[in-house]
Order: sequence, then C-alpha cells, then structure tokens
Amino acid sequence: MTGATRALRSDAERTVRQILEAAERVLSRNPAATMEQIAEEAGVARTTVHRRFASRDALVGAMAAWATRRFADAVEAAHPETAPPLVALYQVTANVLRVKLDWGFAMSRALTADPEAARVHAEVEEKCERMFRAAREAGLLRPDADLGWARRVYYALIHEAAQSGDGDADALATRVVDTLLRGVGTTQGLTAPR
Amino acid sequence: MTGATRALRSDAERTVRQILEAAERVLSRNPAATMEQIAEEAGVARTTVHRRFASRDALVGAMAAWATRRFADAVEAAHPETAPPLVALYQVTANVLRVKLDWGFAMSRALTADPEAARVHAEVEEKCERMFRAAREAGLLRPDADLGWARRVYYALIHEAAQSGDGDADALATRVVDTLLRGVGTTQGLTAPR
DNA sequence: CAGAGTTGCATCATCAATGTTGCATGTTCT
DNA sequence: AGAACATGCAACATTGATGATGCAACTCTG
Repeated sequence: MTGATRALRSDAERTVRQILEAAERVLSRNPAATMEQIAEEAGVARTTVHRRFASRDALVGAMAAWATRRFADAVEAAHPETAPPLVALYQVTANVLRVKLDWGFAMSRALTADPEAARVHAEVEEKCERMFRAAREAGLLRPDADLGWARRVYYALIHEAAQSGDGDADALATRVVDTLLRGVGTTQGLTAPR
Repeated sequence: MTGATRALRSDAERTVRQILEAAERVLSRNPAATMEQIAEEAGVARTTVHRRFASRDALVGAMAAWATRRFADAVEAAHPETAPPLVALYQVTANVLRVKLDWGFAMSRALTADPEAARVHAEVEEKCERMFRAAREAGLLRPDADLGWARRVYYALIHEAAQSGDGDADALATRVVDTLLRGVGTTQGLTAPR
C-alpha cells in the first residue's frame, strides 16, 4: 500500500463518513427519504453514493453497523458489570444518550439481518439485563419489579430524552434515571395513595 | 334513499370497515406495506380498495380520521375536566389504551395534514395539558415537575404498554399510572438516595 | 509531469407500486 | 325477474426510485 493510495483512500473514507452522517440526518427526519436527498445533504452526486454503497440496504446496513459498534462501546465504557448499580445505570444512560443523539435512526435500524450486529446487540441486551437484575438485588429497584417492563420503560425514557433534545447527555441522563426510579409523582402509587 | 340503496350502502360500509381494519393490522406490522397486501388481508381485490379510497394517502387519512374520532371520544368519556386528577388520569389512560391497542398505526399518523383531525388533536392535547396541570396543583405531581417532560413520559408509557400487549387495558393502565407516578425504584432518587 | 483514483454529470435500464378502466359475475332489494 | 350496485379479474399507463455505466475533469502523490 503506497502513500498515495493511503491518502486517496483517506479521501474516500471521508466521503463515506459524510454520506453516513448525512444519511443519519436525513433519514432521522424522514425514514422514507430518497437516495437523491441523502446525496444532496452529503454534498455529493447520487452516483457517488451508489459507488460507495451497492444498494440502499447496504447503506442502511453500514449505518446500523457503525451505530452498533458505537453503542456497544458506549455501554462497555460504563463498566456495567463492575460498577455499583446506580453508577452503572447513570453512566450507561449518559453514554448511550451521547450516541443516540447523533445516531438515532441508525440505532433504530440496528436490529436487522446482519448477523454480527445482531450478535453484538444481543450481547449488550444481556449486559443490560444483568445490570437491571443487579439493580433489583441491590435494592435499587422494587423487589417485585417486572424487569421486562422496567427495561422497556428505560429504553423509552432514553428515546424520549434523545428526542426532546434539550440539555446535554449528562443532564438528560439525570432526568432519565430520576424519572425511571422515582417517576414524576409525589404519592406512593395507586395501591397506597397519599 | 330506497331500501335497496340502504342495504347496498350498508354492504359497502362493511367493506370499508374491513379494509380499514385490515390496513391497521398490516400497516402496524409494516408501515411500508403494499396496497396489495392490505387488500389481501382484507380479503378483497386491490381494485376494490382503490374504488373506496382514491389513493393511499386517502386511505391513511381515513384511518387517521377514524382513530382520531375514537381517541377524542375516549378522552372525553373519562371526564378529565371534572374528575379528580388521579381518577381522570387513570380513566384517560385506560380509555386511550383501549383505542390504541386496536388503532396504534392510525393514531401514529393522526398528526397529518387534515385540518379537522389536527383541530381535534390540538383540543385533546390541551385537555391533557390541563389535566396534568391540575394533577400538579393537587399535589399528585411534584411541584417542580416539568409538565412537558411528564407528558412525554406519559405518552411513551402508554405507547410501551400498548406494544407490550400483555394484559387488558385496565391492567395496563394501572401499570402505566403507577410507573408514571412512582417509577420502578425504591429510592428517593439521585438527589437523595437510600 | 504522469498516473492512480475519485467525483460529477448525463443517460439508460429496470422494477415495483400506484392508480384506471372495461367487462362479466354476483348479490340484494323490489 | 329486473334494477341498482359492488366485486373480481385482467390489462394497461404512469411514475418515482433504484442501480449501472461511460466519460471528462479534478486532485492528490511521487
């Protein structure tokens, strides 16, 4: 591999990144957007997009793969296995939000056919599962908490926080974790109001 | 209007309903589904769908209009203006869930161009807003609660409950309201743990 | 400068979904 | 049975997105 080749390839990779980021911006606003619109947003010709990605599926797949990698790294960086549950929960939330703010669409498509992405995703899923189990055993969650429901709520809160978009990842994470654990009410719930 | 006409028109209306319901089933699974697939699910020919709905947009519009009406009725039937906040919250939740379980896709498309639907939707939005304000003033929500965030969370919880699909509307509503107010944790939150 | 590589542009082929129409065949009511 | 209407079927036109290709122009690097 010559120096020239490296330099040129670097240009190419920059273009690829521009396309991926443009696709994220466009598709997060309109999932049915056209390759033309993506190319326009990326500032390249549509043919260039097709030269880089054989098909639309390939493009979305590449986005999903990229987001999946960042997602897995974000979770791993929070050390959810070793950190105390509350710390882990907060760190995972903040890190995932950082990724999701930039790659929301790609992450929503990360559950597709690609076997590698599916594997990574399942792995993260399992880590999250264990984190919630640990949280419950540590008394952070109610002993009778339905972990499946808790996880659903958690994902939904992260999603809403990412959509609302006001504040940085740390502020949003605080809000998410706080809401997840305490809700927004003052009462002790329907079963024991007041 | 002759009796014959009435009878025939009644047949036609039944077909329309079958198409609307089939479209909901198909599109909730795959929003990009084909008119062909919708027709197949409805047990009619594709041409029949096109005879009833001039275009795909018209079909989705009709679904949205139908769902919007049921949605507005569901909220109104809970008397959110006059009932005590906690009761109103629960009743609205249960009633909306009943609609959303059957018309999830249509409701997700109810924010479109149609002026009448938009009006109704804004009206409901406002009722909900007032309900949350009343809930806060009644001490049901924390005094410092961000109503915008609370509403987002509320909508998201309803959505998740409808997706999870286990249990009837009343059980789901209980879960939603309980989670909204108390969260899933035992602590007093990040600011005052333990 | 020469060469390798990339991009833009124009163009073409393909394809799937949409929307239309004519006609024969029911179905329901009178 | 006859009138009125609805449906299925087959065929057709249209359209918009997708994907491919040839060529000229550009930008690096050596």
